[in-house]
Amino acid sequence: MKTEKVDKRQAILEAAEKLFCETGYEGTSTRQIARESGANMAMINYYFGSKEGVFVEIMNERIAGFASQLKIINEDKISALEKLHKVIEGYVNRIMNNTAFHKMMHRELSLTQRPEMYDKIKDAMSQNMQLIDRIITGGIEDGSFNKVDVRMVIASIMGTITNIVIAPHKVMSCSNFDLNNPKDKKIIKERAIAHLQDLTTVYLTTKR
Amino acid sequence: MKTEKVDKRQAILEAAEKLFCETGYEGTSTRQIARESGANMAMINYYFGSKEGVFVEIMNERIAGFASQLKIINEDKISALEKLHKVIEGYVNRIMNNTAFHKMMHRELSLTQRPEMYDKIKDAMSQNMQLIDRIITGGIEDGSFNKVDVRMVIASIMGTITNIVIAPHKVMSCSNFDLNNPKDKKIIKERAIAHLQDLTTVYLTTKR
DNA sequence: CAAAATTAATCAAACGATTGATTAATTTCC
DNA sequence: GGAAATTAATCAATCGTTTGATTAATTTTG
Repeated sequence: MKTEKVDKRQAILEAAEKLFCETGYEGTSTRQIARESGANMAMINYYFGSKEGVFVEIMNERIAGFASQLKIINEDKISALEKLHKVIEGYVNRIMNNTAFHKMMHRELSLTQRPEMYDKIKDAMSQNMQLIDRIITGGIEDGSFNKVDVRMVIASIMGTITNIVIAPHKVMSCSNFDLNNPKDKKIIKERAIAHLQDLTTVYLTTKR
Repeated sequence: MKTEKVDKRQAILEAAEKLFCETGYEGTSTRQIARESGANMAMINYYFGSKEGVFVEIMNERIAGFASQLKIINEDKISALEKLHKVIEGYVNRIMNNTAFHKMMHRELSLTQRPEMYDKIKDAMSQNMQLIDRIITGGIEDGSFNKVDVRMVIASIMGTITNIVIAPHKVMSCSNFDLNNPKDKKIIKERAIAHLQDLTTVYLTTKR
């Protein structure tokens, strides 16, 4: 009895994240969230004040554990290329281990509602961008990288990952891959990391 | 009064596309569409049967003029690299001249509602992917391209463009760029084309 | 310790507002 | 005059939220 302690609050958050990801914020009703989580409808407002309160809670929670992780990498006494490869590996892993949130995040970025949430996501993303920017710019300054359009290279790195997560999986391969299948996800992750590391190595360090 | 002949049907389509882009399909009400287009609410159902009918009409209309354009390129008697560069130029131009639709399209791809629309978009996209796939594979087979992960290269090309369109513009540059400003859009377009052509050239043709 | 008081968690039911859709009447146009 | 276009009014359904009541757990008190 004491072991079977179900945290309704957490259940609501988990159900809501799943539903928001699948059918969008406006496309998800509070009744769906209640049904899916096994909680009463009133509990949503009891714990989070409103439907939007649930959404904000989810996003803040996720964003919090977003920018923190990669910071240390830039401190290491390793080459710019090795730093970049580490960042790519970390970035691919984190995003592909949280595909649902990442979809929500990008959908929110393409809307003009909830500007405060838009700004919050933008700020979180720009932290990651600045980290990559500093690494590449550093590499250019110490002569180990070619002179390139840094912001466009960043767009390629981030865009590649997002494309893999969002674009139709079936198109990704000849047969039917599925990002929800752990085995398939592992394969895609490794391919993505290998590709991006190879691409950046060739593009940034080839003498020409 | 009589000279002011406004096509209500077209007005509804245009207002709906703008609103769907800004606030999403579920986030847009038929009353908003009616108000914005200057038409009576009943006209939406009169012309399109339903709210979803408007959405389907918009998407079909746009998708129709999507895959048709690039086909001819592959026929040209030019090198694989030149073909690829032409495709990149055409692709960047078409997407960045229709950013609103492109946002809608990608948002729809990240949802699980309306599977028939999902499939339609997926099919349209996969046509473009197959075109690029054939060009790159052809280049590998005739020895002018390195052996690479073709699908990942395609993800990088398409992902880069999408990232530029959707990700926060302000982050794209030091100062405040705006894709709705024609002058800024032209600059970004040229930078994107130059970057992608340079990136693919180096990555695909550098001997190593 | 045990009775009383307080708090937190949960529920079914209902709220007013808004949704997409439809009706029936009217206007416009050829 | 009649078909097409347009309107205001209305529909049932669903939306997010609130309510008042109930249960279970905790704290206070004598």
